[in-house]
Amino acid sequence: MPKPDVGPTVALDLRVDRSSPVPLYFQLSRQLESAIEHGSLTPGSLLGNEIELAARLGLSRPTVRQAIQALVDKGLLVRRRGVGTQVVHSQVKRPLELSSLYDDLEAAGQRPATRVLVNTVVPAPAEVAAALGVPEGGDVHRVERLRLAHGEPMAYLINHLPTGLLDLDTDRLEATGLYRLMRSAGITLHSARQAIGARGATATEAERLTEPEGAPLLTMRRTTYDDTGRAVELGDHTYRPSRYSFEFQLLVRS
Amino acid sequence: MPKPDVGPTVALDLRVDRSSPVPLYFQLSRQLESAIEHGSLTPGSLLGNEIELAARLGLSRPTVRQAIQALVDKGLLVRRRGVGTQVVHSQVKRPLELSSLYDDLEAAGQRPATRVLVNTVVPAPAEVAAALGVPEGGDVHRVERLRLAHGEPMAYLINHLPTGLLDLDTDRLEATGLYRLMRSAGITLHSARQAIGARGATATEAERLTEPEGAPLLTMRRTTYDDTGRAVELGDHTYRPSRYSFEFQLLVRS
DNA sequence: GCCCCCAATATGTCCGGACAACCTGACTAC
DNA sequence: GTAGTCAGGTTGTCCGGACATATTGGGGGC
Repeated sequence: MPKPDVGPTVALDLRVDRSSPVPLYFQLSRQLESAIEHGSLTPGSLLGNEIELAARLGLSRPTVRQAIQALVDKGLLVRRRGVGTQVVHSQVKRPLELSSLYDDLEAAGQRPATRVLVNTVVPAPAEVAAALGVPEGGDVHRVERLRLAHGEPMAYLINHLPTGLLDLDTDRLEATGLYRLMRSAGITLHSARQAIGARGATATEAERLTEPEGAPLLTMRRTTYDDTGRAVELGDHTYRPSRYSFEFQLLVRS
Repeated sequence: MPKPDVGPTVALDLRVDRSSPVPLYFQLSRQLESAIEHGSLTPGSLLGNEIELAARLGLSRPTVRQAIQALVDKGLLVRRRGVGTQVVHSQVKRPLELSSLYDDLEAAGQRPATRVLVNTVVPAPAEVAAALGVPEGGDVHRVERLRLAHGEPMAYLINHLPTGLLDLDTDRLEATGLYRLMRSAGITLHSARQAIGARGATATEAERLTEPEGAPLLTMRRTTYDDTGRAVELGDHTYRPSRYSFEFQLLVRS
């Protein structure tokens, strides 16, 4: 059994602003996180005990613990009773978020473009009705979009949404992502259930994505819920696997 | 803006055992979770205010809050300041875990079988060395397995592991999953970075999975780290998309 | 020299209280 | 009738303290 390597204890320049409306634990948490990100806190180094840290900052121990716990939940820190709190070695990227393809691309500096192919209201097919919790045959929005990066088709996106939640303006759909539209309409996204698979391209998909028919495609079906538990969106997306893959970080919940 | 529908406040039969070594907040958390799962706490219903709940159970408010917070983090509950805590409507399945295919299949009652095709030590190729953090050309385990369900090939699994962590017995590899072996060897899995994509089957993959060459396959590459940050495993897996897809739940982190 | 026990140290759990911020609904003033 | 105000209720934040428990390393007994 290899002995756990314990790095040095690091002294940091931490400060909190009591006049700020930002919660103290959050201020501390953000400072620690950026210290880790910028390398001031190197992997393996000990954070120093909570009691002393609290005294140094003029905070109570529960407040310091709350700040540290937030980072433990993010997977940046590991606590060991009797040892201390240390920075994990592996570089942790963001865990999988409920993010839109549009935001992902923009964050990667790819200047995404959207072409809206269909934007209409249709009677809900059985599968869509079941996922959205609306009556079969009732009205639902249907949106088909093509997402491009650098002028190349990247994904073909079909979405169904309940009517009355949102007005789906084609111009605005081309200017930004669907999730951003929903958020700005006051919808608080809460959770999503998704399935990722693969299959050969149908004739329609092949044409839209400029791939040969039967070419391997990456598929995702996602149902998104807001914080009241309503289904607010059903997405059926196909991606060109040469252009896109799903990457994310998983944490073990202890 | 639709008014948030607030269900009835529910009275529950909750108890804590102070003589138990199980933390009180955890006892309460588990009881609430099972009440939600069993339907005693219906979606939308209010949990009752924390102060009174604490008084009723003879606990302090921080302890009750800790129990509730755990369920909020799991996405089962939603708190609203000035309103109360209520059960979310959508049925939340488990969020994506760091689980092995073996466990997934077993949980689904599929009686998985494993055929070990290769179990040897090889010099680490550059890509493997970089992912595992070992010298290029140094010794690493290489394991190739075929995972079957109901006698049908389901996935072709290639794994590389650092030497010295684990003794990889072929018989035990066929009897259980790799993650279970690692856990029983005292390795605490902490996080993993994975990428999911798709591509056409190579000749070797096609033969192993009894698919035609070029058939669409679902691919996953995963690097797993233990709680000290060491990379403990690199997996390159290919799945038959007709037999397997990745399904999981995402939560928005607020 | 080896092993066991124990003290020091760190986090884990729990308490009781206080005040702030926010939401809702009812009341009041116009 | 409408809009603004206020009060009550709930969660959010923070404090200071207490004891429990796991880990580690050193000292004492053998």
